[in-house]
Amino acid sequence: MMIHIATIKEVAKYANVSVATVSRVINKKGYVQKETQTKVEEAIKALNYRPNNVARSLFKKQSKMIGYIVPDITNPFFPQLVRAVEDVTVAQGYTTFLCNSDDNLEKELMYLNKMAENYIDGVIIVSNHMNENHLANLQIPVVALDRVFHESIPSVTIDNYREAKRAVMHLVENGCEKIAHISGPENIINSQLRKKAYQDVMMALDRPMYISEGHYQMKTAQEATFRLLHEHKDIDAIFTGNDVMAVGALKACTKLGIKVPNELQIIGFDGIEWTETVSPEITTIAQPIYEMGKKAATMLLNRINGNEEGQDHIVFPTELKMRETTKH
Amino acid sequence: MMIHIATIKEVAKYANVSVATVSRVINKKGYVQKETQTKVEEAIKALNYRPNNVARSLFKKQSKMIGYIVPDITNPFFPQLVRAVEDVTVAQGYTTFLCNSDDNLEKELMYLNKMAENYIDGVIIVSNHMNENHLANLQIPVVALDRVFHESIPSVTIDNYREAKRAVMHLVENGCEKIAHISGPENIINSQLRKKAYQDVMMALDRPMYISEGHYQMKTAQEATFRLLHEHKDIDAIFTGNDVMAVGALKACTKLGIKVPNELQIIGFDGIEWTETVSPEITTIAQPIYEMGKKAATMLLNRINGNEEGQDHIVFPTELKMRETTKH
DNA sequence: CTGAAATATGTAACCCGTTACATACATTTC
DNA sequence: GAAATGTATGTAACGGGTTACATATTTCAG
Repeated sequence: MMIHIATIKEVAKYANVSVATVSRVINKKGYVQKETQTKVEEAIKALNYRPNNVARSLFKKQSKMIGYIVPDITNPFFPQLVRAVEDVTVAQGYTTFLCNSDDNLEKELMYLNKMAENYIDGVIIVSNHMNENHLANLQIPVVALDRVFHESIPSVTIDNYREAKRAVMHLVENGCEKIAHISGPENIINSQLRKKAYQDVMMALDRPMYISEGHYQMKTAQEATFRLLHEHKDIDAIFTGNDVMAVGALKACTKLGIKVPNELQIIGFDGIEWTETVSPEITTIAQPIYEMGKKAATMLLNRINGNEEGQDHIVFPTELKMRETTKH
Repeated sequence: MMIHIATIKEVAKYANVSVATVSRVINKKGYVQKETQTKVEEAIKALNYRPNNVARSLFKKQSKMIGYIVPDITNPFFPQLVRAVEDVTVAQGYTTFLCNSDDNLEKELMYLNKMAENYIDGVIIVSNHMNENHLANLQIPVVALDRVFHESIPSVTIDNYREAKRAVMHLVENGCEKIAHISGPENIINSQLRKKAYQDVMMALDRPMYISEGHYQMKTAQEATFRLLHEHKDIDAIFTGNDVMAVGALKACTKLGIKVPNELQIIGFDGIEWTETVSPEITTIAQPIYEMGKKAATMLLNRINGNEEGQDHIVFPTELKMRETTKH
């Protein structure tokens, strides 16, 4: 039994009016007499009519869809961001298009192209590689999230450098002497900034530096911690470039029988849920992840609707969540 | 500087051919002379032409987009599933539409409608509420993932009842006497099946039952564990309805100073990454999450292409990951 | 009472591709 | 050498909406 999907023409015929009138009723736009409106509404109901968004998009050159490019949805930092964006946009009648770029410029551009081909109304991007040129011939409003990639593109971020300094200072204030850092990938701006913050604080205080690369991953960070602690037994604190790596560092300590926070303190960065699943719970610099997603979505929607916002680069404050891996 | 997006007509004019010829070149379909093809390709390059997918969809009634409805992307079980689906579909030129339903039938139907309006080619759904009728007038291939919701809808799942029994039996075999269960929400089929498995095993072995509801959440499961252990101090094992709750149970034990696995053993269900982030690492029944997503995507693509698959209800095997919260 | 403004509805062009069909020439077949 | 087949390209209808413009009727101010 093939079900037929009604078109506006059929509705018009059924209601004995023209397609223009049906369109006016659907969009509540232009003059329509009360009775006519009722007739049309009845026809719509009778034929179970739903306007076809593809046809609509073709004419209007907009789709009521927004795109969302993240490096990798399995990274626990992103689902909340995605969720926030969706919550905001759905409320305004938009649907969301999700794409995983693997931090790969080619994929990002491929997706951007696909989006353009589909008259996507706007895009939220988390990227390190994108620049103005890539977006210039796109003609679509864009908001950068989590990472600024060009000053001309509005963004929602935190001050990674400043907040990372705060994390390190928290360890210093807690009396730590030998503070190590497990850094994230070289090619990710935020991880560079966080590392630089660590280095600058150590430099300023004339302290030794112990840095090992943890690739933003738990397992790798665990190994990095083993290495670090093996070479420098007197390390008494670790600042990791993100929370995932803090979990790895904590695991390493647990395996080595090092008491956290008594013998060694740990502070992470991001504020993902993982920090609360482990014992002891991890002290971290928490980004207002959901709020940031919401803000980015709101900014994007404003731009789509032509209400340019004054503020182009929103920098959110973070919260130092003092938990169980640091003394306070 | 307003950038103009070239249409097929402009390409045709530039190359001095008709739109039909351009279309033939783009789609590599029908006869085109070598020289003409080159001319057209040059025109495409010169005008930076990209075919408009909206117009194409309108005519072909298909969009090269597939939809994906999950209860909540922030539940750590889903990102991997989503990722797997995307990996498969993108390789075939499809893009993914992500929707969070909050396990709410109305939202699910709303999204399904949106998808139909956009000529989405197929949908993968994780749902408890959907039934045949909801999908009947949709005319879109559907594959159910993680949960079967109707026998007429192809599905990719595991045997929740059998595997949950296996989990409980693992505790029994490890010598546990008083086994408790922290259950998931009543309205989720899988959580009911897992609970029933626990009850049936206990019944068969004539053991006492201790059940507390944990809502699939860490915090709630932690409280449920406190309650359970407060009332029954001799409980020596807990089977939780999912891994998130296993983490909650473990936290409760840690806080109460109960040694895991020596005084109390814990086994979870699902195989999410959380089980490896905590110490001790949690023993669990691991679903091949990524593989399941991949399979579901492949099945869907086959259906979209008209290659009905013989097998309609794929049931994947699981793996009992023996880790540190049970003795073996 | 007349002309302007507001209300109500229809016709047809348009958005941008795809493809059925028509046309024309080249090649093959018997 | 005529008919059949293959190659190459163009014309125009079509998909399902939106909207500019035309037309007709009603309302209202002066």
